[in-house]
Amino acid sequence: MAIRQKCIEKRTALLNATLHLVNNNGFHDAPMSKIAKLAEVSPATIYIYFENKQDLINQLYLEIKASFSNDAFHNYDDTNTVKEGFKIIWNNIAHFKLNQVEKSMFLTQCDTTPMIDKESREKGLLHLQPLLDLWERGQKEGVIKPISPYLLYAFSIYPLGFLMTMQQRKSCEYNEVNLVDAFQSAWNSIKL
Amino acid sequence: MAIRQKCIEKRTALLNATLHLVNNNGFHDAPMSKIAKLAEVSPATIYIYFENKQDLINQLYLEIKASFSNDAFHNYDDTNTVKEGFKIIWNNIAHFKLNQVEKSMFLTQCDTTPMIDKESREKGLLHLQPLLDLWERGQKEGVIKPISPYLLYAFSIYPLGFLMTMQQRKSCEYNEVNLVDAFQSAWNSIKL
Amino acid sequence: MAIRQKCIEKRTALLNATLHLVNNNGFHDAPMSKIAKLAEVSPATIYIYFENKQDLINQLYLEIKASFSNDAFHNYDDTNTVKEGFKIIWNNIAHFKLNQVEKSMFLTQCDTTPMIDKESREKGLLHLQPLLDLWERGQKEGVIKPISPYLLYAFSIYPLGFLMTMQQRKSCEYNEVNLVDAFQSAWNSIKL
Amino acid sequence: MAIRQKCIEKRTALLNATLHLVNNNGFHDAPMSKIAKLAEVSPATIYIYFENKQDLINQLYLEIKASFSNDAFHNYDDTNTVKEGFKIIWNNIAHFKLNQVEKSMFLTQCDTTPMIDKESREKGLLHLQPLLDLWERGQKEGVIKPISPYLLYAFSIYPLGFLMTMQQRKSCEYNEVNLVDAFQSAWNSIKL
DNA sequence: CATGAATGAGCTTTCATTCAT
DNA sequence: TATGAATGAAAGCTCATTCAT
Repeated sequence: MAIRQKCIEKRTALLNATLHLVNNNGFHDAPMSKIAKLAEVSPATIYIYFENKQDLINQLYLEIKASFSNDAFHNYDDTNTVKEGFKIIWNNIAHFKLNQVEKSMFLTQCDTTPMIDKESREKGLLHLQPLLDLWERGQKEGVIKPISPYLLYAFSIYPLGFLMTMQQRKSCEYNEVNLVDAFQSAWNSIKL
Repeated sequence: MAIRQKCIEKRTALLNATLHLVNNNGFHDAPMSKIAKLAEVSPATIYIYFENKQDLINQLYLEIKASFSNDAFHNYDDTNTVKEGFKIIWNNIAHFKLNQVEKSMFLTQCDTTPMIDKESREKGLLHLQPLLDLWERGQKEGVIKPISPYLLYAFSIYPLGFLMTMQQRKSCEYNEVNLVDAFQSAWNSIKL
Repeated sequence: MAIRQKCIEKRTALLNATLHLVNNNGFHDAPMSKIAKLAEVSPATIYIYFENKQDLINQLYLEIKASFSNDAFHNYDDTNTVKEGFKIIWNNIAHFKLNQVEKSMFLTQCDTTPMIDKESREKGLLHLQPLLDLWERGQKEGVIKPISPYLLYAFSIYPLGFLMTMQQRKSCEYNEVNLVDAFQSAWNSIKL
Repeated sequence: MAIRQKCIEKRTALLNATLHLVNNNGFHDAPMSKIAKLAEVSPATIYIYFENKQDLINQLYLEIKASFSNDAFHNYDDTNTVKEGFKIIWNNIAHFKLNQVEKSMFLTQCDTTPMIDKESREKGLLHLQPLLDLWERGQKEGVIKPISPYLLYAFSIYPLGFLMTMQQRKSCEYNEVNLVDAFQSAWNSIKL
């Protein structure tokens, strides 16, 4: 039991180390040796928990994606009105990006580089289903524009990634006040 | 002056090869040897035109950024109304992303990974000034929301990057019809 | 602690290989690949034992310098007369140069090229202290000329390097008989 | 005539550049490109004047060796007594090392590294013949010790190289006063 | 399970030399 | 003669991965 525990801790340390290095140095400067050093294990140990580097990255991606959707749909159920439901989800996502910067940065990087293989990316997509369902309901109710969910996502959710990046680069502060404005923009871009 | 001249075609071939490889394989799998092979020159030749790999990437970034802003402000001048002016710029950017997919993908990747050094990134930022000026005018005229230009950018321009990525992955078609819807969303998110 | 230990034999093999190659080909034609091959290890293995090529050369230099001074002051203590003490040291050095040709050649090369960085060279200098002390005593006793130790060294010790080089090039034989003559010359050049 | 002149100047510039770089960086860090740059010619031009790098080094060695012996036997003829003759030659050599530091350093480096090929080295040796003749006369006259000329050279001439090196490294000053002491040591080591 | 040592393949970059003018 | 461009080969070094314990 204590042993099992220890194992999980090492795996977690490795995932955290990878997250940190990929975020700060980029995927091209996050070698296994540095990951091992940061996680305080031997390079060989990595291969006990992960098949190879690609597998390590993939697993990290999926775990973070899961953590993301777990937060995104917190306190949400489909008994709310569409707008209320959207506001809950949107705020959850915004706070995820605000508070879990490292995870968010990693996801943003994953969304735009060929470092994640197709299979993992497709698994990752499934996590958003409840939001897609909400939008579909909204369209039936005549509250949400009758346009592709890709467009809805692009204009209401995707912008949060930009705000997080800017905040990270100290270009822009991204606080509760801004969030109210931001939500207005998001909602205006998708509401009928 | 009967000397074989450093020919610009080789430089261009190298930049194109780099663009292609970084887009398809990622920065971490675009070695100088492959770049040279694709450009049909010797690896050593790269170092006649570029100081090192980072310099090659930086120069590529700056050239593409310049090409982007050249397109973005085509046919634009500040005699239009704010909405008309914005529409021109927005459409220019949208078509750039539609027609110059490789360049767009590269820029998107650059915006979210630590591939580009800070200095080059800051040079790249200057290109958007006319759009910022337009927004400022719009705010004075009471046409544009009085919020940070980062928010305006995030909700009206940045989403185009997502649409381009999705199209690239064959997930979503992104044609003239969609563009009309997209512009509506963009404008709704920033107009007062 | 059931770990394959970094074995000192590999380090030694690498130092020996370097010594041999630098002596025979010069520093400029002793690439890491050849060193690795001669030591029968992979090129990458070198970097487990040494930080880089300069470090390898520096460490080799310091080890040989230590071995030199270990021999130089063998059987010597300061209870002898100055002349006897000098004779012991001189003979030790002469025999080191006679019997440890590879080490001697390397040191000679190091003394006249910018292969070794300043720091290591300064560390190397400390090894001669007992000889300098002996000369100082000799000067107080009126046995040794009251001139700079650099001059004393130049005329009594440094010539042995030339004899070793000549012998190495088969130009001159350098045997016990010659050594008696050589010592006479050395002593005559520094005695009062 | 003017053209011929220009040619010789370029050749000289190349030899000087090589001399300077080999002295300061060592043979291993004196690439053709740097030599060309320092001499203010194109790398390709080097190959008009020299067959290849080895030939460049060899020719430099032989020219410096010639310049050395030209100085060494200045004002010397065999009508002097042996001691007077030796003093003239010794002082000439000492002043060469004092005043022509770059040339001296280069020769010292050549004497101890395998950068000069055997053939050139043997050509270089011939230059000392008059000194060897003088010593032979001195031995017949019973003024010089009846020992190998290698020993005579090692103890009377070779030490000057050490003094030059030390002065170069700012460890020791090597002026006219020291030279008188030095000559005493040199003469004591070879006189009968 | 866990390790530090070890490695072949491959990286970025430099080199001596040749080419084309 | 003189050149800057061009290059294949090789340099020093790092990497993801495996070995031996």
